[in-house]
Amino acid sequence: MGRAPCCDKTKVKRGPWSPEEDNILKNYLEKNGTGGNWISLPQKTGLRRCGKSCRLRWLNYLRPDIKHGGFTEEEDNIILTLYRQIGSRWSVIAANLPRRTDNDVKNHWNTKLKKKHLAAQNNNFLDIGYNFTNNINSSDLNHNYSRNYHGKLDYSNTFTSHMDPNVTNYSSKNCDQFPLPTLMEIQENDATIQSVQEDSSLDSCQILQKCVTFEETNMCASMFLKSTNNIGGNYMDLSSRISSSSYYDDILENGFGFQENDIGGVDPNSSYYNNILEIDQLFKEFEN
DNA sequence: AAAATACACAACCGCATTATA
DNA sequence: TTATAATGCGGTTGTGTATTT
Repeated sequence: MGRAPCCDKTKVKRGPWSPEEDNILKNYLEKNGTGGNWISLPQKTGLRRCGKSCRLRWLNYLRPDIKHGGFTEEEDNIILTLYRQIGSRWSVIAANLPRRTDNDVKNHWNTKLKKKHLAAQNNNFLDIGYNFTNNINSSDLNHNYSRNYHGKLDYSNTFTSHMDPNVTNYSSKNCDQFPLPTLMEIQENDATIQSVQEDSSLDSCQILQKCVTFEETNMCASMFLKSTNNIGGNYMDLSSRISSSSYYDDILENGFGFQENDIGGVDPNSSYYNNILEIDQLFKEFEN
């Protein structure tokens, strides 16, 4: 049993707002206010939109005096500082930045600041060529693996902690800097990951202990390959998306899923190429 | 020059909290 | 007091634009 929807999705327009819609909403709200009720607003204005969508559009975009983009260094510092203190409470953080919306602050974090933050926090990981040993304490570990709210292992921080903040383009050009795991390592890792995932009694530190036999680097390389080749999206974007349910499940269900002559832009002359084909073949056999 | 990839940000979803009857 | 609806919020996803191949 799902939750009752707030409006009839079939009768409501979705996606980007047109300038006409913006005008209608803006004119109405400037004259009349919300009347204390967003849900009934679409009828009053004639907009074929969900009330929640109207609210969001107004609050994040149409409302006067809001500032978009161009975050200053001072603003960045405030965000970074507050994030370290209180975490992802975007509305609280945005309240400390005049004219900024929580959505904008969140987006800015996800696209720019997160990388900076993790790089600073995991500075000792950055030259990981990548040995995952010795001088890492449990809080580092805890931070690098966690469960997302779907209960899946969340790799996103692991990913970004390996990224050089000065490298903005992670593509096939520089993928060779990521060590490639052997087939056996991938299989072992995947099997272990799966068994750990199924054990919901573990907290993230325990998960790490269980994972200690892994080569941290192999896992990263493995996920890197999977993600770049399955989805063809961008690395930064995927680092957050990999932990979300639909992409993650797709990867688990479909494996690498390479198509012939299409392995996500990987250079056929690179050391990756043959390995990838081999891995792909393995998955095909496994599926049959 | 076209296609693929990377990036940025707008918008949506559903749970949590708050307000209302 | 409590059931229900509205709103707030943060995680996530969709989509347009810029850059690279």
